[in-house]
Order: sequence, then structure tokens, then C-alpha cells
Amino acid sequence: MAARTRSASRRGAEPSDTRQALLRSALALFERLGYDATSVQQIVDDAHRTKGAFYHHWESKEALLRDLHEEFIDDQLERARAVIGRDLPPEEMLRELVTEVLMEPLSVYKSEITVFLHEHRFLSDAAFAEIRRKRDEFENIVVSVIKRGMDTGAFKKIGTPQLVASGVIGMCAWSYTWLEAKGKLSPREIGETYGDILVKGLAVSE
Amino acid sequence: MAARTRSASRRGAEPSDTRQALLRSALALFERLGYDATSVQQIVDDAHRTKGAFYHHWESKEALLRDLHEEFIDDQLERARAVIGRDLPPEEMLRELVTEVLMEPLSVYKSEITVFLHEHRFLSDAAFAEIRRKRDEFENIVVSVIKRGMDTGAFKKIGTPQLVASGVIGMCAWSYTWLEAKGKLSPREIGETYGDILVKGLAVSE
Amino acid sequence: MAARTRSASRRGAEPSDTRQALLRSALALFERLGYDATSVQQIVDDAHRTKGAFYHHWESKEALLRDLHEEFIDDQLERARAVIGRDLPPEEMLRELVTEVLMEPLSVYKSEITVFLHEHRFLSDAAFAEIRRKRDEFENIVVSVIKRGMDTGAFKKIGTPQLVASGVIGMCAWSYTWLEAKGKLSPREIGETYGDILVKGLAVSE
Amino acid sequence: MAARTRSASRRGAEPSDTRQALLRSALALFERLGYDATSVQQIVDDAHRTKGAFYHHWESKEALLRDLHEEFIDDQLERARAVIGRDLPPEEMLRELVTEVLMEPLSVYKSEITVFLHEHRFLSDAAFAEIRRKRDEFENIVVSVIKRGMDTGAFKKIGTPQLVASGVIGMCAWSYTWLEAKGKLSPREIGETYGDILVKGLAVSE
DNA sequence: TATGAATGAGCTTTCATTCAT
DNA sequence: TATGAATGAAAGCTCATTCAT
Repeated sequence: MAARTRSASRRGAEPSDTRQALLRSALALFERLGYDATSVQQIVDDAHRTKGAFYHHWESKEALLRDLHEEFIDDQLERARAVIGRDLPPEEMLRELVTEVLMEPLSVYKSEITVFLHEHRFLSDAAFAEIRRKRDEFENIVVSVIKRGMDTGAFKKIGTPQLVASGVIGMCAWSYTWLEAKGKLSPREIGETYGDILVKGLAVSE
Repeated sequence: MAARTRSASRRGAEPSDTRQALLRSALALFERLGYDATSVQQIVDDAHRTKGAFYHHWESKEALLRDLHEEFIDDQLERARAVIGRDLPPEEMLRELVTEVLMEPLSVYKSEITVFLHEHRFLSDAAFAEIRRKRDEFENIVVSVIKRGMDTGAFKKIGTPQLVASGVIGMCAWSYTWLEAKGKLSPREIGETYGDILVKGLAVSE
Repeated sequence: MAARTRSASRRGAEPSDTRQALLRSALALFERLGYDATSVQQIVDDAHRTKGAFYHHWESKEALLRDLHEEFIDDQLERARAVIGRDLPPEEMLRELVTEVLMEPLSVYKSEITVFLHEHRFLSDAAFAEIRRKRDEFENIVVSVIKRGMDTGAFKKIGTPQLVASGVIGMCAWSYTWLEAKGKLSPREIGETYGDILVKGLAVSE
Repeated sequence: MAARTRSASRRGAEPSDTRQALLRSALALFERLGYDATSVQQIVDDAHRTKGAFYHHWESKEALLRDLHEEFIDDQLERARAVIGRDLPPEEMLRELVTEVLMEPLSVYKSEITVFLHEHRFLSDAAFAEIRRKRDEFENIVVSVIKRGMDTGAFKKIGTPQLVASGVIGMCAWSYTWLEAKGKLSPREIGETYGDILVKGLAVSE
């Protein structure tokens, strides 16, 4: 029993191999079919693993979803913090938030983001409190940039900072719904256009 | 025994009473739990009806979802057609699309729209072809207004009309995700703010 | 209410029109799909009638099956009685039973017979006692002809009359399973061949 | 509580114990009630198993039916091949086909054959192609024996080999409908009688 | 005679999860 | 670490039948 060393299992794969394979399969299936419509069986079949392996790595299907979210939201939050750490006027900061934080990650995390946005509902669970906290922190960063712009006179006071921030986020986030379909443009290029419109739309008229 | 007229028993209720009751219950549950996570049993329990009655009115759960979508998309398309039928400059037309077509219906159809946007996935089915056609027609209307604005020199040529239209729609559509949560503002008020930002953001600088 | 005369209903059709239409549809569907797999809804749809009409004419789906059986078994029994009423030697009588009673009706009642043979199971019910009685009477007629042949020395005593009769009936009845598939031959022609084989097979050797 | 080893709980039963138990129960129920009229619930109750276990072993109720068929048709085909592999004149070969291939297996596979013959309808599915192929091969073996007899002058040319073969098969197969009911005779004894009648009926008169 | 909405039990199947090994 | 048979609750859906009209 003790003799059953690592190399005997799954052709000498690294221990976290299985974990990664399952995560990848789950992500692809969630994106295509939705979290609810994807069964654990499908995930393990797709990853050429077994249910036992799945439940060895996660206590539930939901726990895997949580892990999936965590990865990208950490990245996004980090990017956001980096942007507001820079010494930039609000217009430029908004532009960078749009391109580098809101749009750019879509290049890498398109699937995660699609799943995240689609599976909102499951985030109400207590287990997702941490993720919700991070998402809120991210939103607050956007709000704070708008607010600073309004306070310093760079942006017109059209609506509350919260309302404007929601518009900014929505404009960008929405693109996950059509990105692949119509896509000749990279997320960054889209972000630049949207940044232009938003900055100009918010600027104080001269 | 004598009191058993028209109330204890569901038989002989008003025509399509049952249909309406089921639609209402389904809508509320889909919004709260999602289409997939809502069972037919939950729907009929909520409506105080039976599964038999459900399947008497719809051939499947999906058919009900289709009916739910149809109602509001027809309304939205009609509103959009009305707006482009008016004799207005592109700026005003865009403003009206935003307030009257994109945001205003959220007052009435918040639930339907939430369901509609969340349940995209199920629209891939052939049975939803008509709904998809209408949604495309609607999108094309927004695109055409942006395009006219660019062609007539009212709007700057920032990005393609398609890209800009997607941004406009996204900015508004996204609001369904937070509308209730933060909501002191009416959809119309939100639309006015967003309209201002967008029109100003697209305007040719003077 | 009393004024709702016959011609107002179903385009002036004869009263038994509906009954006949339902019987025809049920027969065709039972043959194709089986009794169990055919729903009352399918029957009434196929006949362009309604469930109400169905249950007006029959108290149950099984009652209709009974009616379906009755029609053809009466015909078959009558034919059998006619044959044994003739003044013929056993060989000829057997030949006529095979061609005129066992095979010939397949030309007319192919569907009924297929259903009858396939839906045996449902005949165990008390409601089918009469049909079972008639089928037994029919079998006894075949047995009696074989027996007379053996008693008079026309047929060899190979096995009991019951056993031989079962073989005769089986040889013919089985043909319903392939009749349509391979069918260039009429039931009568098949019966003539089988009659030849059986009569020769049973004859006392010279 | 201590007694709960291997008997109160079904887990850890002998390998494929469950599979066999379910097959046996299904077979008995299908024979008695018919495939359609037998529910998966009845099967698992009868086998003291659960539905989950059922669907762990078969993907559908139909898949189980297929397994049930396969077992006996393989046996029958093997017997038929063995018979035509022997060096025998057509008369003897026909006699052996009747006794050893058509009738004898009824001793063992009465239930399977009853189900098989009754549930023809379900064999139209693509999944049953293999079974259909085997059944056809079996029929062709019978046809070929008749044909050889006719070609070599052992049998009279009464009807086509196909027609005669169908009669032979029918005469025997039909016996499943009454075998139990009247049964003092073994399938082999029945086969000997039928073999006599058929061989004599087909023989060229001397 | 006939309608058709409604019933309610039952259907086949799915699935997240458990657990002896 | 991992297996995979088994669980049991619940899913979507069907259907013979009833009944107020």
C-alpha cells in the first residue's frame, strides 16, 4: 500500500497535472454549456480522469468554480492596483483601466470571464465571499478614478461616479458576449476606441 | 362541499389564467435562480398548478422561455422602429435609442431582460431563430444610427459603427446587473446620463 | 343547447364517422408503434378528432383494442365454420383452412392481425374473455380437422392433433412478421405452398 | 449494526452481481409484461437494486434489451453454423436445424426468445443493426439448406427456398406462444415431430 | 355529442456525491 | 492518490383519464 509511489499513477505525471487537466476541461465546458449544464462526469471524461480524482481535488463542483474565478480575479485586481499606483491624470488612468484592466485580460481569460459573468448567480453563496470582496474592490477602484476626475475638474459631473463607473465597466464587460463572433479586433484595440469615447464623453467642454 | 366552486379546484378557472400564472412564476424564478437551476416542479408549485397543466400549455420548459423572450423583444423592436421613423438628427436619435429603447424597457421588463441576457446560451437552438433575428434587427438599427451620424459628419469616425454600437448597447444592457442593488435612479435617468456621455464622446470636436 | 343539431358538429359527418376514423388511426398506429407506445393523443391527432370524442366512444384505450380485435376474429371464425361445414376429405379441408382461413384474411386484416398477435399480452384481462373464447374455438376447429384426418387414416399419427395444429397455425401466422418485407406473393399463394407441404407431410406414405 | 457487512448495503457486492441480478429481473418482467410495459423501477425493485445502479450499467433501458438479445442470438447462430458445418444430406440437416437450432434453445432461452420475438419493433433502431445482421445470417442458413435440398433433388421445388424457410422457422418459432401453456412435451420432442412433417412434406415423392 | 384544460401518478434518465477498496 | 460502483433525490416529460362546459 505504501509502495504505491507517485510514478505508478497516471504515467508519472506531476501531482497537479490532474488538477490542471480538470480545471482546463471544466473551464472549456462551462464556457460552452454553462456551469449547471455541465456534469462532473463530462468534466472527468474530457480530462481523461475519473470522478474519484475530481473529488480528491475538490470537495464539490462549486469549489472548482471558485478556484476558476479566483485565478483571474486576482490578476485583474492586481492590474487595477498597479494602474492606480501610477502617477497619471484621471483621463489617462481611465484609459489605462479600460485597456489594460478591463479589456486586455479578455485576451487571456476570455473563458474565465465568460463563465464568471454568466455564473454570477452562484456567487451568492457564502463560499464566494472572498471573490465578491475582490470584485467589489475592483469596482471601487474604477469609481475612485472617476471621482477623482470629477473632483479635480477633469471630468464633468454627469451622474454619480458610481453610475459612470458602471457604464464604463458595462461597456467593456459586455464585449465578452460578442468578442469571438465578430472578432477581427483585439481586446486592446477595442479598449482604445472605448477609452477615447469615454474620456471625450466625460471631459469638461472647452 | 358546496364551497368547492372555482377555487378549491383549479378546473374551470378563467381562460389562460393558468398560463399567465405559470409565466409569472417562471419569470420570477428564472430571474432569481436561473433557467437551468429552476425546475418545472418549482414553477408549478409556485403557481399552485400541476405539471400536467404546464405541459398542456408548453411542450417544454424551453418553449416557455421562448414565450417569455418574445414578449419583450417585440416591444423593444417596436420601440426601436418608432425611433428611427422619427425625423431627428443622429445625436437626438442616439439619445432616444438609449433612453427609450435600451433603458426605459428595463422598468417593465427587468426580469425578462435579465433572463434573456443570462440565458443567451439557450438561444442557439433552432427554435429561437425568430428571436435571434429580431435581436439582430435591433442591433442593426443601433448600428445604422451610428453609421448615419458618421456619414453625415455628426459623429467622429472612432472605430466602426458596429464596435461603437456594441459599446452603446453594452453600457446600457449591463445595468441590469446592478439596477436593483444600487437603485435610486430610474432606468430613464440612467439613460439620460449615458446618452449625454455617449453623444458627447462621439461628437466631432468643435 | 338543444338546437345544436347533428349537422352543426363535424361538418355534417355521420355519427359513426368519428368512431371509424379513430379506429383506423388507432389501428395504423398500433401496427407501427405498438399498443403501449401509441398514446391516445396520437390517435386523436391522427384522426383529426379530440380526446373528448375518443372517450365518448370508448371507456378506455383498451376497449378500443378489444373492438379492433373483435372485428377480425369474428370474420376468421366465420370462415373456419364455413370450411368445416363443407363436405370435404380432411386433406382438402386442411388445405382450405390454410388458404382461406389462416392466410387469406391477411390480405384484408394484415394490420389487425399484426396488432392481435403482438398484443396478446393485453388479452389476459377479463374484458377479453370473449375474444379468447373465439380464438380457442378457432384453434379447436383446426385440431378437429387434424384429428379427423388421423382417425380416418388420412393423416399419419405424428404427434398429437394439438401439436400438429399448433404447427399449422404457426407456419401461417408467422408470415405476418415478414409478409410486407419480402412480399411479392399474395397470402393465398403462400397458403397454397404451405398447404401442399403440410398435406404431403401429414399424408400416410404409400 | 455489526451485521451490516455485505448484505444490508449493496456496496461491495461481487463484481457484476448487480448486472446479473438486473438482467435476470428484466428478463422475467419483459416476458411477463412486455418491454414497454415494464418500468425501470419495477426492474430495480425486483432485483433489490437502485435506478442509479441500473444506469451505471446501461445507458438506457433499450441497451439492456440489446444485451438480452445478443446472448441468445449468438448461441443460436453458433448452433446453426455448427449444423451446416457437418457433412449431412439436406434432409438430415433440416431435421437438425429444426431440433437443435430452432427448438432446443427454447429450453434455455424461452424467455429471451419470447422477448425477442415480441419486441421486434425495437430492433429497427440503428443500435440493433448487429443483432439484425445475425438474425439475417441465421435465416440465410435455413434458406441455404432448403436451396441445397432443392438443387440436389432431395426436396421438391414447392415455392421458393425463402418461402419454405419462413414456413419452417414460423412453425417452430410460433411454439413459444403456447409452449408453457400446453407443455408436457419438450422442445426437442416437438422439434422431432415438426422435423418429420417438414422433411416428409418436402421430400420428392417416390 | 363533443371539447380541451387539468390531473396526478408514473415514466426514463441525470447527477453530485459517497465510499469500500 | 485514485478508482468506479452505487446511491437517492430530483429532473423533464408523458399519458390515460376526468370533468365543467
